[in-house]
Amino acid sequence: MSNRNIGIKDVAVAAGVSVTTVSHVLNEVSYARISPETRDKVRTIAEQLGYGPNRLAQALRTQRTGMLGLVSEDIATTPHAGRIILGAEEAAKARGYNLMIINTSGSASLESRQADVEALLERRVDGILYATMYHRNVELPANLGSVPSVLVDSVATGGNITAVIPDEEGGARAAVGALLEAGHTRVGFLNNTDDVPATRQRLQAFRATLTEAGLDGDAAPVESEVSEVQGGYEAARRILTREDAPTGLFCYNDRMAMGAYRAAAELGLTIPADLSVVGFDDQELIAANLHPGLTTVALPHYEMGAWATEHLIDAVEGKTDLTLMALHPTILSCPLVRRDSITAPRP
Amino acid sequence: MSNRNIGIKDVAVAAGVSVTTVSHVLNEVSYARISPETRDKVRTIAEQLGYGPNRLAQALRTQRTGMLGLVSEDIATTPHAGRIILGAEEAAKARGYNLMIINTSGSASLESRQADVEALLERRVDGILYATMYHRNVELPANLGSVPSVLVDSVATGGNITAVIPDEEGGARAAVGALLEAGHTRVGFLNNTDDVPATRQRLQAFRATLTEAGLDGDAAPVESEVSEVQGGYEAARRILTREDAPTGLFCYNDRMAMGAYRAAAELGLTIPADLSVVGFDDQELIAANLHPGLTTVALPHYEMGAWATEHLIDAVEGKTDLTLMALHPTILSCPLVRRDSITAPRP
DNA sequence: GGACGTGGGAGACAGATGAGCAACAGGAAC
DNA sequence: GTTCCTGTTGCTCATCTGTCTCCCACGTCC
Repeated sequence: MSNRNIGIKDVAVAAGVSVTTVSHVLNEVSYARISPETRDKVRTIAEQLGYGPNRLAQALRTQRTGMLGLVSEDIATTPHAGRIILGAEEAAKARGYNLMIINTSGSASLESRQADVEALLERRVDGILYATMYHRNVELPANLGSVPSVLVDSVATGGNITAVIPDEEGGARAAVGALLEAGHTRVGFLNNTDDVPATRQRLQAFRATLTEAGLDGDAAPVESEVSEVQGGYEAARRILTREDAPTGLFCYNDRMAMGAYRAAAELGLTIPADLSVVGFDDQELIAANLHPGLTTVALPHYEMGAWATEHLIDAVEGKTDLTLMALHPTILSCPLVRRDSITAPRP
Repeated sequence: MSNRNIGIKDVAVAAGVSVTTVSHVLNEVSYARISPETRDKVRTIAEQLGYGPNRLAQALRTQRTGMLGLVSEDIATTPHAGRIILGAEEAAKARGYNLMIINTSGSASLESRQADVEALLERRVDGILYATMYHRNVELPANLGSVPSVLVDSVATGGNITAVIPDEEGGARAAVGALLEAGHTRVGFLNNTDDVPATRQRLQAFRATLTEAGLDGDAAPVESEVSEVQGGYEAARRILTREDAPTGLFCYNDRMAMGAYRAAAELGLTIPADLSVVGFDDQELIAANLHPGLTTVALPHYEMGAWATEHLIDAVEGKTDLTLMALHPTILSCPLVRRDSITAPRP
């Protein structure tokens, strides 16, 4: 266990050498010429004394803190936040960095969010990850530009900042594709009413995928409600009581799918025998626990956190030029997670 | 927007005073005697230049970083982690501190967890929060003792470290009490099979509450299974098909309650008309979204995070002596969250 | 010649880093 | 065989990072 009161100086005295030498040895400075014997002695004594470096002093001198700031809009309001943080934390740890986390409200004023970034800058973080908790356009604090930064799960209104986002279209195509593949020809969509990119992109992908499969995508039934269980229930009741009720249902998210499960049960429809359902988000608490298990599309939160951190560190270390990547957001794929809610339609 | 290259020195030069004076003014040092005019000038120039303090240098000099370390076992494996982090983060921010988060695996070796704490110590955090993601006994890294620290959601095997834990017994009593209050006399319990404090305490509280209400607590039906949806389903099927099937069901957690919902549905039992159910955990994704909404007991994760942070900071600032509080863990209450899964039993 | 009002100088915090210095070896010149 | 020169090895000195803080200095007024 290292002792917080031991400095490089104490090691130097105990080893009978200068602090410079100790520093050289401990940092394995390439140009330092020090005999193997001295090196050994220094290292041994450092260990004996329980020396541990003072990262503050190091950082002050080297202008590198090895800390990354993560400003997260609404930690914990959604379980997704945790996955982003985890991805970032593990990627950071793997490269010797640590994470300083600040929570901010997505609805907070620009000034307040700017103050949060400012706090990070005062601590001289090497770079900043700015994570929003659902994919949308955000207005960023201007001072974000003072250090390398990457946007996670959203794109900036202004544009030019490196960002990672999920492949909404690909995910939606995979979801609808799974239904088509099982043989469904009457496929419906329960969409969200919020005006976010996902709403539009999933709808478009829904129609396009059907059309490309030779069905009439434009005529396919779509019902929109708030993207919660209740909304899903209501939208599902409407869509399932139409004359041309679908046998395959793509839901905007798992919560709406959960509502659809209830609507189906009330209408005497068994899943998947009478109705196949596919969700989006892979909220495990729901998707894995519904009965039958919900086939859904996973959002790559962990991967986005890790990707962003990886590239941020590359930029900090001068291995990458973020401005080049800022031209287009990086898109990470959303894999289909197969469970038991899809089967072939009744003949 | 503040400029990272401007130091106190630059402000001093621009204002035509010494760095000492600038430092005095900006920190509002009480014993400093500086004319109002000079103060104004310094402040104005600091603002113009976009001066922002270098917290690293300050920390080096003052031996205070204003950073707290939060080592969290398994961020994001459970949504609870987020609430603890949020509680800690908001409490910290309110008092001018920031959080440095390190994720560690609960199953990781003691050495690896010690290394995580070590990383925090090297950065000279003022204190450490050690959060586990479910209430149990943990073996702590020894170096935790080097700075003030507080344990969140568990107690140490060794004992003497300040800790906050949820009031398992009170929560269980509230849950069972809600059933009794509604008039139920045949009450059952779906328990967990893990050997954790919660398992024993909730069971004991269950029996005691019944007995105190004049019922035969020792004879009340209890079925144990793994604390997941499937386990809840199986345990519920067993308990509901007994001769003395209960009309009120207390479930170890919301996931098991979710399983109980399905079992009830299959057995033709309507909730709450035929069967009243109460859960534990208040996992909103489940509890609020089941139909009918699940009455359950909330775990005070946010509150524990906030409490721990608050008291940790008090200790750091010398306002509290943590060793005094270490004698007994602090217990935070688990409030009952009423939804729609409880009603009076059929006459 | 104190008291008061204003302000500055010089470490110290813990470590990083380039320039420089002493000691010694080997080779060449005398 | 001694002296001079050049290289190498092994290590140290001085200075720097940005800020705080104790202590001192200077002038003026009574």
